[in-house]
Amino acid sequence: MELSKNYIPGEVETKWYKHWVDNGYFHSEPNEKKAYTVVIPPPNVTGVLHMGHCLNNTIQDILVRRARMQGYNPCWVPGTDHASIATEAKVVAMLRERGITKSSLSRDEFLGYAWEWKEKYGGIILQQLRKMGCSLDWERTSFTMDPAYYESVIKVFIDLYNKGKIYRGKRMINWDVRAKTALSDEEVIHKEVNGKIYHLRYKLDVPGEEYITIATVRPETILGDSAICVHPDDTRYSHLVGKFAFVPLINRRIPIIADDYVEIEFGTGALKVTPAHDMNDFQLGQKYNLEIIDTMNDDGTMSEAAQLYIGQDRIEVRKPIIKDLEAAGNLVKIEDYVHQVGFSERTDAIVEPRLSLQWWVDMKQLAAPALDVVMSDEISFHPAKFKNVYRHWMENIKDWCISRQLWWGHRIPAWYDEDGNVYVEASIEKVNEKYPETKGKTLTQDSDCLDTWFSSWLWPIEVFKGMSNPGNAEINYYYPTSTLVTAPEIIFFWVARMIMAGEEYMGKIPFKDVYFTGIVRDKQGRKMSKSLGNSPDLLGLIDQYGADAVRFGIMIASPAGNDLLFDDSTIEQGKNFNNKLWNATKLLKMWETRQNKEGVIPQDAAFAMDWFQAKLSATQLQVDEMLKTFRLSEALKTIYGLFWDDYCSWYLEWIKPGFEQPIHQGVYEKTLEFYDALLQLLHPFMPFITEEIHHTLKAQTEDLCVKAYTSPTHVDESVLKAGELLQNVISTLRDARNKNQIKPKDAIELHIQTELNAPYQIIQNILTKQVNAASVQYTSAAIGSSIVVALEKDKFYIVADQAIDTASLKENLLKDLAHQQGFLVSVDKKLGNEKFVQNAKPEVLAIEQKKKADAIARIQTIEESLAQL
RNA sequence: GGGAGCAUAGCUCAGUUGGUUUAGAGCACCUCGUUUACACCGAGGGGGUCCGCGGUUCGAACCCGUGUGCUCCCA
Repeated sequence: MELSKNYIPGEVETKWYKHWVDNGYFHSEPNEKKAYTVVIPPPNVTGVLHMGHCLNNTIQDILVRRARMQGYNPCWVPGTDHASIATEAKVVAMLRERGITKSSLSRDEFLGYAWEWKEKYGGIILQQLRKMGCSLDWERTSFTMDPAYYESVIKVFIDLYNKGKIYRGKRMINWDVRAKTALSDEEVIHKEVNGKIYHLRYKLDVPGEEYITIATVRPETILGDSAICVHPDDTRYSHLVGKFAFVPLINRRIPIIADDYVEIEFGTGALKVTPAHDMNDFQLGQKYNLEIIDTMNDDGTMSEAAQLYIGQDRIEVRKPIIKDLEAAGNLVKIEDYVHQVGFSERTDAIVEPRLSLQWWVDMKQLAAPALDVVMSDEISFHPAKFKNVYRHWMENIKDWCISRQLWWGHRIPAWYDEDGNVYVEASIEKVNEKYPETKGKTLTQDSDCLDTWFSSWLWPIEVFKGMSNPGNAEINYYYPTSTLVTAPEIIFFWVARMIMAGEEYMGKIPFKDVYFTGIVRDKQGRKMSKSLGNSPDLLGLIDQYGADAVRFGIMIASPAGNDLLFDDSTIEQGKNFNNKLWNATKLLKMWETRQNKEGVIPQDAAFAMDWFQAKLSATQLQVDEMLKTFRLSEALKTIYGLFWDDYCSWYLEWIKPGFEQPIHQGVYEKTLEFYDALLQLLHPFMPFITEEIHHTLKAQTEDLCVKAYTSPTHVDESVLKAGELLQNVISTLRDARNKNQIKPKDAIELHIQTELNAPYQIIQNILTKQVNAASVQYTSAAIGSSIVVALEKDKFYIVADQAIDTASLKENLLKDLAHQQGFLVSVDKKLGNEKFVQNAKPEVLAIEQKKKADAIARIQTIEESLAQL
């Protein structure tokens, strides 16, 4: 069979993915083997694959595929998250396009549309993961609103409520005016914004005094002011404390109070207090029993209570109110001011602090055990620096607002009677059963849904039905899971809470290792985002370069724990690597029909084989160590180098038969074996091409995907050393050939002057071939009219037809000499230092002495060579 | 404002308890080369005040202090 000139990934990838799935390689059932469990961070059901997913899932696939080849029973569970806000927003947008408003629909009608949308468009991302080669167990695909999952979430709510860990309370919350729902603190993104600070003067109700001036960035909130606050030590204002001022435009009389919360230096030192619209002002309001005047509707427009601008958006009111304040003589000045503003993670609306009755989880009790397991390394974070971040958050944890004013999600199982009493149970029947006094009363269910993360925190448990069917065979076998791979952005949203749920409901950690990926950025270091339009089209890249090349590109650029600056060029490199692999395959296929079964393996080939075996084994051990410590990028680089440099550039050239010459069968077979071992190492990173080549090299009984790793043999250090010497001599001589412009085709005569011939004799045949020597001889004296180069203590004389460029030879030797002399000086300085000789460890001293001796010998060699010129 | 982290070649990064030949890799760059696996290639090469300053030490890219610049998290 003729192999194509270059590797073409498209069909190959489709073919093998289907083959793997058809053979059930990705499906797991509990068995006698050790489990290796990974649960996917469930992407939003609305999601489409982006670079972050690509990185994240490639890493998971590498770990899972490796575990499979190591003989574990790996189980990688796919699924999606219902993503309440994001999905509800999409459904609302879809309805709007059809001319339907959400408010015109009943809850059930709306949910009907939402489910319809989910079935039709949801989970595209799972199809896209197949294109990437992810070895997910598709039979286990889960969704956070599957019936059993839904019940489990409700069960957990009721349980925590009964334990007193969930309560209902009126507090300041973050309000998303676009989605019209509460948000948790974690869902608010703080961004720096260029704004203005307005100095406004309030008329005083004090004889003889005219005004007090305050500074604010939010002039539209003055309509809700209920006090002015100054610092008790601020002498500018101390005489005003206890007096009153009038809110501009509406002339409400408000008290002037003193509290050390106010910073004297900031602004004018006088602060307007608006308890309904600022977290800190709310605290002050509580402390001094101030009136709470909510001047905003749930959609962010001004309410009746504001008296003015009713129905207009609070941000848009800023312009007219400043105009009116100016006209009324209250505006003193406007300055530029940079400050932090909170935005909704989901809708990007400016978040408003708002007093509201919501459901909360008491986090203090849940946090304690979850902090311990991370600090004690029962759960290991990679990189470990995230332990600090985690601890800081857990030690300063606040209660979790879990109610959302949405319909898409798990509906809060709380029922209210006409008197406002609350009953928490799964259904109206259960309420009646448990609280007989409610029979016959009208009960209304809470209309709110739970925060999405209130279901995601059960993910590692409920994908194995550990909540809905506790103690079943699967949860016992697969839980705790092995490694969680996720973005550091959701360490609090998700990772911390899964640990809490694991401790609370399983009494066990949910996973042993957490690998935090970097954030994917563009070439300029900017985060990938829709608005910047800097996210590459992933599926387009896969079509263009193949999934293997994309996986290679993203992994090679992705050091553990660091952000990844994405650039097409690494994918290009991945494509080139594919071709290199492919061309090596073509070379071996050419040899297949030229095997010689007679005689013994030639000595030089035997050396090359021993050398590569040692190199391979050493690298296998290295890669193993790297993967154990999650240094995936380094492991890939190591494998890349082993294949490209050691196998292709050195080994294959060393065993390559001469023009139209046969290759010994033993050498050929060993060479295939080596290649297959390389493919195994590479398979977790680049699954498709490795499987394809595995089958192209020869007829196989087993697929690479499920083939057990070959173990490394004993590493023969002396063979490695001999190989290194060979490489150094070849490079040195090639360099000399290059610099003296000896054409590759022109053969040279090589004379070696060395104390010990033996090491050269082992490698002589290969050396002859690699530097195109007509002959290799050993000499104890200088060879006249030759090019001389030095390597360590040995000298090499090259006799060629070429005229010798003495000047450049001399220049090179002098350069080398200067370097060696400089080196000798530094070593001498050390050895001449009495304190060094006294304090240094004996082995360090010995090394320095050897360095010195070697340097002297090298200098002598170079000087002799110079003298001979 | 509080906390965490980073700064090594043009770029992206290694550099393990301070001593392993006066710092390594990949990519990019330069020179040479189309010899039947591969120009998506081969051979070779150049390139660094290890952010600045101070300290500890016989010895510092590595430890300590300090300054500068950048990133992230929290308020």
